[in-house]
Amino acid sequence: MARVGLTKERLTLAGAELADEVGFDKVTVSALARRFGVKDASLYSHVRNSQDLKTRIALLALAELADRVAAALAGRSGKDALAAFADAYRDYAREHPGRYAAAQLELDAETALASAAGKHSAMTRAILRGYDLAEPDQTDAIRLLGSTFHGYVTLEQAGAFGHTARDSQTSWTRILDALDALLRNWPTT
Amino acid sequence: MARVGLTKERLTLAGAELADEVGFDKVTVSALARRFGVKDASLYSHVRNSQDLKTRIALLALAELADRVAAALAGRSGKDALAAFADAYRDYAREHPGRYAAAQLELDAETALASAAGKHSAMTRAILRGYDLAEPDQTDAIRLLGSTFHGYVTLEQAGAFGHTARDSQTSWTRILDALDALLRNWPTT
DNA sequence: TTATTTGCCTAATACTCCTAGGTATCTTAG
DNA sequence: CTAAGATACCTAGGAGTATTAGGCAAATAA
Repeated sequence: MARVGLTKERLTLAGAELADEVGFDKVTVSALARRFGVKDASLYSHVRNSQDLKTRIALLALAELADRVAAALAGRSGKDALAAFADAYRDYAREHPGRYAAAQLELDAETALASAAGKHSAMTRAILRGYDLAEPDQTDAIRLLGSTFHGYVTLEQAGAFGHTARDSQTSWTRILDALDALLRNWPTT
Repeated sequence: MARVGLTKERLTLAGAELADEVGFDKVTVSALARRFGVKDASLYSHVRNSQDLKTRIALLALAELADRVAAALAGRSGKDALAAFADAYRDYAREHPGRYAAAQLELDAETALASAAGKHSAMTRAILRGYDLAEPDQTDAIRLLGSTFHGYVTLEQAGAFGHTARDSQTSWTRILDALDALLRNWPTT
C-alpha cells in the first residue's frame, strides 16, 4: 500500500479546492478521503474532526484574501484604493466561491484572534485614510463599506443580479462611484 | 398510539422555530421528528425530503418578511420609507435569525417565481419613489441598498460589530442617514 | 540493521436520510 | 351506526457521513 502523503496542509488545500468545485457546505471528510483515494478514517491522523477541517479551510481563505487585498492596496489611496480593495474582494469571491464561503465561517474567539481577521479590519481602515473622516464616523463608514461589499458579493453569487438587463459589472462600478462620493461628502449629524 | 397531528404547515412552522433556536443548518428531519415525539420516517408522508422541508421554511420566511416590510412601508415615503424598510429587514433578522438564514436559501427558478421574492424586489423599488432617480441609476441604487442591508444584517449576526466601542445601533442609524444623503445626491457619470 | 515513528488500514458504533410495507386511527357514505 | 376507504404513524432496513480504537507496514532515525 503506497502512501499518498497526506498532511494537514495538503488536506486543507484540497478541501479548499473541493469547496470551490462543489460548495463549502459539501466539503466532507469522506468526500475528501475519496479525492485522495484513501479511507475516511485515515484523515483523522491529520485533522481533529470535520469542524477542524472546515476551520483550517476558513483560515486559509482568510489569509489568501488578506494577501490579495494587501497587494491590491499597495501604493494606492483615495478612490483608487477603494476600488482596488473592493475588486480584490469581489474577484476572490468569484474565482473561489467555496473559499469565500469558508471565510464566512464563524470562528471561536481564540481562532479568530490567530487569523488574518485583524489584518482585514486594519486594511479596511486604511482605505479611509484618503478621506477626511474622524471617529466615530470612520467606524460607521467602515461598517458601511464592509456590509456593502460583502452583501453585494453574496447576492451576486446567489444569482440575484443576473436576471435583469443591467449587468452586474456596471452596477458594481457605479456603486463604487457612489460610495466614493459619499465618503468625500459624509453627512454630519 | 395517539396521533400527533402532523401536517406540512405544522412541520414547516416547527422547522422555522427550530431554525431560530439552533440555526437553520441544524434543522434536520430527525431533529424535527424528535421535537414532535415521532419517528423520522413519519415525516416523509408530509414532506418529500430534507430539501423540501428547508425550501418550505425558506418560503415561509420570505413571505413573513415581505409582510412585515409591506406593513412597515405603508404610508411612508422618502427617508421614512428607507428607514422603515431597513429596520423591518434588520428587526426580522434579529428576532428570527434562523428564518432569516432560511430566506437566503437559493431556490430553483420555478420555486423562486412562486415565492414572495418578486414582492421583495417590488418593495425595494418602491422606496426609491421618494428619490429622483431614473433608470439605470435606479437599478444600481436598488442593488446598493439590498447589498448594504443584507451585508450589515449578516455581519451583525456574525458578531462582527460587537467588539468595538461604537454600538451597532448607532452605526446603523448613521448609515441610513448616509444612504439617504447619497440617494438624494446620486452622482452622475 | 534495528528501532521507532507514523501513515494508512480494518473494524465497529452512532447518527442522519430515506424507502417499503404494515397497522391502527380517523373520516365518510350508505 | 357501521363498513370502506383514506391516512397518520410505525417497524425494518439500506446507504452515507463522522468518529474511535487498534493493527500492520512503510518511512525514518539510531
